Amino acid sequence: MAKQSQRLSRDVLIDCAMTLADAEGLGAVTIRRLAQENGVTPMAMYWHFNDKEALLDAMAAHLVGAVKLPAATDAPWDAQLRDVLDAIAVALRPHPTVAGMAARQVLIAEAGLELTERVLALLATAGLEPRRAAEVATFLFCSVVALVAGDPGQREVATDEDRESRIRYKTASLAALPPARFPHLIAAAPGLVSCFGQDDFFDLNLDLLVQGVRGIR
Amino acid sequence: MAKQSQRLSRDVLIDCAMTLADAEGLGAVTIRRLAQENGVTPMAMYWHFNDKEALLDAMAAHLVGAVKLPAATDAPWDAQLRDVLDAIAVALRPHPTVAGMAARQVLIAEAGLELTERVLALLATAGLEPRRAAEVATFLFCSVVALVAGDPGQREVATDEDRESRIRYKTASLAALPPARFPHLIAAAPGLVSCFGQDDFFDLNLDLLVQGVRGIR
DNA sequence: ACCTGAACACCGTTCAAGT
DNA sequence: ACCTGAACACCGTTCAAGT
Repeated sequence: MAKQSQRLSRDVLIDCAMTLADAEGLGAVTIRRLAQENGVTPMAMYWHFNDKEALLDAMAAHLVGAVKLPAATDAPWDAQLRDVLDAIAVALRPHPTVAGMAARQVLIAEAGLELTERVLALLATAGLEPRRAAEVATFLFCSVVALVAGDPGQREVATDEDRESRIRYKTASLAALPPARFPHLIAAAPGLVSCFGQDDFFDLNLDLLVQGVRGIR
Repeated sequence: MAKQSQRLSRDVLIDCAMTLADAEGLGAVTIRRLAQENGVTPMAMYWHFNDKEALLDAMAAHLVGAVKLPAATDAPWDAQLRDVLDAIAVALRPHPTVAGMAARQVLIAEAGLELTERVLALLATAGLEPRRAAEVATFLFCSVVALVAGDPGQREVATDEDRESRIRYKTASLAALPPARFPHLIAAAPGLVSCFGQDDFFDLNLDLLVQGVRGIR
């Protein structure tokens, strides 16, 4: 009775594409590869998506939809804003290679609209007028995306050993810089090279963003 | 006498690639297209760049090198940090489609190392220990990049008329949302849709970042 | 040192056609 | 409604070769 007959569906394909992106990077997400992964002709994809851009948009919308917006409370605006930003980061972090495309769906996907409305409401409570709230809300979302997707070493997915050896190499080459010219850089080298993906990196910088909003009121 | 004989050089090619990216987007930057633009065979590019990744890295490094780091003064750390962030934004803004790749060269290009050293020194003055300074410096750079490159509508380069009509369309579709559910979003619609590229958008959010650093000390 | 020519394995996409 | 087959214009890249 159920329409189980069709072997493919948009959702299955999006899931498959996400898995592909997580495992081999966004470059592996290809019309032809996605078709092959599902035992079907490349042209079959064009029934489910208008073109490749539509596929990528669907992936981004899926990610925006994964944000579990916390219920509104009577806590102070800054605590609530912090929780919302955290919820965004939590949703994006499992798919860092896809996260970079999330911004283009935040004003399109239903979940993105709700999220934006919520942030704007909190910013209004904080005392920002609509125009400034709009600019700040836009930037906050882009910043959280940058926090998750910004890892330059994340663009090529690699094994843990590969990543560790690259981190060691990069730390060493920074440590080898002339100490007279780059004292702070040398002292900070481990943090600069390995901060991405760490919990405290997210915590610290999400705090920074919320404190920043406090500061510009 | 001078080695003017060679028709091509790395720098000429990088400049050409930047122009191409500005005019037609990063998707137009292609080994084959770049060769054609210079009246030469695609394979000639492989003399000047190991592969396409090396070309893109060179473009990113060029952008990082374009940052005019302001001279250190005895002004308070937050004023100086603000000036440094501003200098980064000023350098990146003319090439928004390329800006997204800048982060991967900031710890590699010479100019990026100087820039990072400077920011770390200011953060140390602000009272952050090296580890936290490293995490904040990394995030600050990624955030400024996001501020410049984050425009979702910038990915396809278009004429001004195209951009304006798309902004009108997007504003209208946001304004048509149910007012009961999205009151703040509707009030903020113009700002949400058209804030990218505006001077006050940069000013406000660079302030936010500096204030954020103040807040987490 | 700097560039070419031919070839290969990949892309996205269109169009007509099948069931 | 959902998928196939053949074809087209594009990619990045290698390898041997030219000057």
